[in-house]
Amino acid sequence: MSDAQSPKRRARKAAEKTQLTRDDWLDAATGEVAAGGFGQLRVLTLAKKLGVTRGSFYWHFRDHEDLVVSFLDRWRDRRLYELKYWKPQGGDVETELRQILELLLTDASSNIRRLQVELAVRDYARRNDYAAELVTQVDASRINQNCTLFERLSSDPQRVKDLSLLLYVATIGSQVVLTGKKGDEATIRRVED
Amino acid sequence: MSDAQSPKRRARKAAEKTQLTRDDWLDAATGEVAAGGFGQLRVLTLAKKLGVTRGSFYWHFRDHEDLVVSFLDRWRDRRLYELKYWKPQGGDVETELRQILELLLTDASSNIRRLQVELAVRDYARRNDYAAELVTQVDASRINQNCTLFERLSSDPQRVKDLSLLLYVATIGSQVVLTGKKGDEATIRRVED
DNA sequence: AATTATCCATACACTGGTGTATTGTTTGTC
DNA sequence: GACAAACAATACACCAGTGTATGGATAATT
Repeated sequence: MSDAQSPKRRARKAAEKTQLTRDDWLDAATGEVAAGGFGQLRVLTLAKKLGVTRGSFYWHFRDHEDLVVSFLDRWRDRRLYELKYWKPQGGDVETELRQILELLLTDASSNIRRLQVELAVRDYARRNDYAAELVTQVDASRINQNCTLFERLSSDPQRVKDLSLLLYVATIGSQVVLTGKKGDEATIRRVED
Repeated sequence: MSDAQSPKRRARKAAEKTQLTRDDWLDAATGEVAAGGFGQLRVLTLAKKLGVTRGSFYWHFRDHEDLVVSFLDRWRDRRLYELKYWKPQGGDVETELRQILELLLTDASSNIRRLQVELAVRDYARRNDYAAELVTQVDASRINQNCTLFERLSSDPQRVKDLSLLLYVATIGSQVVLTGKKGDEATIRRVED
């Protein structure tokens, strides 16, 4: 067109892999969803974050919805996988109970992101049927997991169901209430004694 | 301008009050927030719902943010008021405990809206400092309320704090997990026995 | 080294939403 | 019933965001 030289690729941060993959975009999306929820998930923002333009995005994804669905699918898969993974944890009941709390409630900064995403997915599920479906799957799996645990503490089947649900509900609630506030998680743990 | 007759006011549904107030707009906003969260709160949508154009909106509100802030303020005021209101409920501890659960957890269709709004506010608080501030206030008041209750059951101050927080966290969690699903609330109530 | 497939940039059209200015229509009040 | 204040309609500019078409650059394959 004009006499301009082509400075392509100059925007990409040096020493980065020069090709992006679908998963890279999903990883970037994780940050946005954690921070602002699905309503704030913008293609342009992701592109800027990755140092490319939207041209790349529409190569890897059909459209915006494709991104969201892929994100949700990956979320579901990972949540179900991490459940199966340490299922046969052959310790005593108490330590295992503690581990359940650790997984979803640890205040490690590596997990705060996970909590934020989980809340965002749950919130999105209130107005998106597909997300709601996946959340239901994950909830059911986790509660069921809790059941197999409490069965070793009580023989009353109804009581097992109740305790499982209560534990789960308290866990989620603590995520909602305490997310971002330091120094309160210990309180929750003590209650379980 | 032209020879057109002026069919003004024709859009307003018949037999409605002909003048709108600020609170009318906030009431309409409640529906939107409950359904789609603050991210879906559109001025045009509210106007259509109220049978007017946006010209009315910008009379009652400075801008979109004004609407949001007013909404949040009203929410906080009402939540704090309803706490003060039935504070000196002079029954025994058990029935009072039950009433706490009723207030936040009843599945009456009149309250489902309230739950949805509460979740929307909490979600919005994750990315809006002002909303976060109000949520913190409401949380503190409610937990404090729980404390004055459990003080009649236990004398260990730490145990009182723990139980209060656990109850609150379980209440919020059940809202998140069970909102929209019928027939599970009874399960929660039974656990409290 | 030439070709193909993969990946990204650029430029454009299009939509949905906010905000503003101006005019028109009620309602209250004297 | 006139006049002012409160309320609403209309039309406009404007911006952010999506999606599409097309061409340019890089990597893989032969």
